[in-house]
Amino acid sequence: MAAKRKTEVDTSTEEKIKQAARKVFSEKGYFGTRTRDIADEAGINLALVNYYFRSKEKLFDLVMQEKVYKLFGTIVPILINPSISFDAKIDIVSDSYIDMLIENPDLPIMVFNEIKHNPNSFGVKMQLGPLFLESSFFKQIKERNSSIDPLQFVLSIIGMLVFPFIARPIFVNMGGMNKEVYIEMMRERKKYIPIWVNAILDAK
Amino acid sequence: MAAKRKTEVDTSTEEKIKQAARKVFSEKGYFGTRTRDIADEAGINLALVNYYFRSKEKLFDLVMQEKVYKLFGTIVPILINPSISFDAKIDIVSDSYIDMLIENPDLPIMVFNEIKHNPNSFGVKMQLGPLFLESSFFKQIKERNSSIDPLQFVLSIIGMLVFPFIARPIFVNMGGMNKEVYIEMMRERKKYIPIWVNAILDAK
DNA sequence: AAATAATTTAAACAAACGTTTAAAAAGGTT
DNA sequence: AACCTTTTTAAACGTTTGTTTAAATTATTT
Repeated sequence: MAAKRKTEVDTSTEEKIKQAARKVFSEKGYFGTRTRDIADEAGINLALVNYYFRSKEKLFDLVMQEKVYKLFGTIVPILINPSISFDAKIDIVSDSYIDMLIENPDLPIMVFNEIKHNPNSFGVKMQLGPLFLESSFFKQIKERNSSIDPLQFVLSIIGMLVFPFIARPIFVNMGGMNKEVYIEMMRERKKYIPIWVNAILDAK
Repeated sequence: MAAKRKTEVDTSTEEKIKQAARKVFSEKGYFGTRTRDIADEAGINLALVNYYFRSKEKLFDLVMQEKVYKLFGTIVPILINPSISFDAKIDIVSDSYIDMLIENPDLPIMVFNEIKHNPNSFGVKMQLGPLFLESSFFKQIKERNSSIDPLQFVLSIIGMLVFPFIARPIFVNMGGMNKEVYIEMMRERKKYIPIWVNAILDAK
């Protein structure tokens, strides 16, 4: 099969299935998704799912690996980079991470679900040690406030960033809040996070 | 041989099934749970699940209603109570909510999952409007800092409290952290939250 | 054009699923 | 005891599930 050019959209059957899988797995989870749902969403014959990806589980692992990378792979390299200042890290992460989550609101709940249910699966293989051990970010936190527990602090930053998207269904699905209103709220949030992070570090 | 127990534990079949359902649904979710899993966990015959609860879905709704009440019903009455001061609210919630979450670490991810997947189900019927509208808590936030958006602020508090339990599988299941170490970390966290909440409110 | 390979299709497969059945066992009442 | 109700059981029910099959179609190579 000849490779398509960059500018062209990949409309191959394989890609159609992958995109459908991304959507359906995100919405319904692994056990809530039927192979037939993916086939229908992709508009292709049922057998093609197994023809291209061998099994539902293999396809899920593939999608999950993408998702895990999206959730962690975008934030970890920034935080562990020693040549980026602490303040710059907070600014960059607040801005880009919230943007990414606005585009992928189902991402956190999907990934945390999978890690809980299947912590050693192929799709979840990712080394998070670098962030939580002797990383540059931890040192920078210590420099700013030596009395703080860096792990507690990191849990709070990530929580402030990610939790609103985990709680999103309470507002959007359950509470009837308009999606656009919620997105605007998340955009507003970008301004608050750096201020609050600094307030926490200067506390006590 | 048959010595009477001090505490009257309900060992009825109905209660055994309910307890098994609480455990298995929490661990595997609705679609990941088979009726046979619940029967095995309860140590009873498969047909008894339907005999006592009519259907898997009815049993799930029952369990979910308990869970939703546990997650929201313990925190909302405190926050909307006008006769409790702001500082006292933060102290009470930090302490009791983290204690409750230590006992029920799977609770948040289970409830958010269900609300996302089935926002209008019977088990999820709970009015959260009182908290987010004209509640005493919102007024108290405004009194402390008139320039802050109360909803953004509440999202941060709840996020700081709840998110560590949503991310728990990353540390405990995936990262290999000892459960007791994690619990101790959450106990430590009780001290941080009120300090950080006040720091956020005094910021800028 | 003929031959070969890759893709797509409709149909079927065995296993697993939630649920039901009908009979047996246990408990209670008279 | 006999009778009736409640609980428990093993087995089976009809669907749905992920997956496979074998033939049909399309694409590529010779």
